[in-house]
Amino acid sequence: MINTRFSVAVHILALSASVPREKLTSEYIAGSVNTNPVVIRRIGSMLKKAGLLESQAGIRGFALAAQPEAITLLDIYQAVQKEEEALFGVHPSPNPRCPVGQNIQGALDTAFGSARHAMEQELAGISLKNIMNDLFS
Amino acid sequence: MINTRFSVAVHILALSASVPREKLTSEYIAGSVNTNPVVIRRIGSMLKKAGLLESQAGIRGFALAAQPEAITLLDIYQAVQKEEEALFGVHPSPNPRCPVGQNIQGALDTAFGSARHAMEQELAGISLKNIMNDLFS
DNA sequence: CTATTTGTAACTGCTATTGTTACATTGATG
DNA sequence: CATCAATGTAACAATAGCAGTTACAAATAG
Repeated sequence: MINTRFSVAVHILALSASVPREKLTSEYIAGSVNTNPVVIRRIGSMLKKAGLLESQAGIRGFALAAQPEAITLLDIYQAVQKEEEALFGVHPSPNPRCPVGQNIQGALDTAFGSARHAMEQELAGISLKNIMNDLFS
Repeated sequence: MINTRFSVAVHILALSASVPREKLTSEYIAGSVNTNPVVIRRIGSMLKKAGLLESQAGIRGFALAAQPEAITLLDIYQAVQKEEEALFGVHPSPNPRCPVGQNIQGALDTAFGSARHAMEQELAGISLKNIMNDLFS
């Protein structure tokens, strides 16, 4: 299956935007997402590194680190994608002695890059606030 | 790793657009992609079902089933993606007794759907001919 | 000091993908 | 017709990534 970190990350932040910090333990969030609290802390840690979420060892609860209007789905997406995770994989080491094999990776990088860019621009146009409105309408 | 079928599929079609059918055996293509001939036949089979490639048991070689101008990256992408393969996974069975958990899947489906749509439109704007031009320039 | 919670490492089970072997089927060729 | 060379596909192994879990160190409130 495809990884669901992005989905869980949005869920965590949506909860953080609508539940007071004192209630927002990893266990509480896990109850809403329906997973294990460690999964929440793991993804919460990525969101924290990206500056989207606040939390501290020993202190109960998580809290948003920015206004919902200022957090885009692109921010969240980039926070939970590992460094070099491309949208599409490119097959490694094609034959350099074939004209196609020699140049295909560059051509694919260009094309796939523009596709990813289009997707990311769309994500950049949707804020956490938009998601909240969608949730409570 | 992420699946590289899309990448291999474009490679197969680019070769088919530039090499005469008699030379285009699965073994030859595999030599350019640098993989096993069965991998080529497997992906070739998907392209054939999508009406992009021609081949026949017993007859040597593969050939394009349409003009390079008429084949888009979206056509190729859809040919090698399995039915329900989403761009982003959505975590299953959130808690229906939580307002966020109850509605998050719908909100994510909407947002993720528009992101996928933007990406697909970009792919639809790139033809195999464009790729060929990029390869031989 | 104790209880609670976060942060993180380590391990398991599961699933998807790629590469591989094997073989039936098809069709061209002598 | 017999042979040979391909394609088409099933089946299996190795690998990798992800989700879930256990365990425990570190931090903080009370």
